[in-house]
Amino acid sequence: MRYSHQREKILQIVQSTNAHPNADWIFSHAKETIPNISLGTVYRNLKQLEDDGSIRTIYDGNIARYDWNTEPHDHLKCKICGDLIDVNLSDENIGLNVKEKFKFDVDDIEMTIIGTCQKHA
Amino acid sequence: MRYSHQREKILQIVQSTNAHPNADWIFSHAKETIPNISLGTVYRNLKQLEDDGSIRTIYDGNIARYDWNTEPHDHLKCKICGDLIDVNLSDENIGLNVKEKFKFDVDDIEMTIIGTCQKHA
DNA sequence: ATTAATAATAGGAATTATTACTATTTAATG
DNA sequence: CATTAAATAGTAATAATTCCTATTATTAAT
Repeated sequence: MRYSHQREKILQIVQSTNAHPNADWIFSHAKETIPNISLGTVYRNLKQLEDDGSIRTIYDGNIARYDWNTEPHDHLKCKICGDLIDVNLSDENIGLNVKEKFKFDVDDIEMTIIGTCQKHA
Repeated sequence: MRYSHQREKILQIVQSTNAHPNADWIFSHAKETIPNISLGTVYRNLKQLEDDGSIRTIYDGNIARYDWNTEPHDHLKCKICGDLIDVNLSDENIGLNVKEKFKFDVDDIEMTIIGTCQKHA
């Protein structure tokens, strides 16, 4: 993969926040320093960055959001404010159990807990 | 909610399969008995059926799929064939843990295990 | 440094999934 | 039956994402 100014900026933007931004948010932030960057470039690079393991995609309902944290982890999703909070809950044995019980080879576990965060208590 | 021929058919279709169909699949099956049903009617009724608790929506990547099984359960998603298999894995204590550790009120736990199913062994 | 090869880009068109709009139809109720 | 409002078909609109193409920029070899 050849270097590009745009891709570097996009990666920096994803890495700059815990807010799990979507493509549009990344696009508008990228425009601040690269005014004529195009949305297609943002999508293309997000895909490349995911393919080479630099970032991860999270599907929130039916929109994609991006996460710089490539370590296995889970999310708390607040149904009121939409915030996505990183947590570590998943039990290591799930993969082994699933392999044994269902002959299913596990690559990844995606767990999202939906509810109400402390801001709305 | 007033009775409708179309809604009843849509519910029957969702209940007829374990394949977690999407709106388009449901639409084309509904057309077999109601030839001039419209896609908007399918979407509107799927939403109503979800709202009244008759079915559930699962977001698979960025498309919605529908599940007649309204009991809490998890899914194995095969990255090769796209099949979604119902399983029960989630541990009851997760909700309590999350409440205690993060002051987050849990409504629902969505867990999807991504990997390769036994068909491709 | 210059050039050649080709990956990446901008800008816009196209696609896909879903929702909104509206005139007409239909189920429920008195 | 007649009335009322919810539901429908058909179509237009929207949102997120992908595709297309002429141009630009990075890299490797001269």
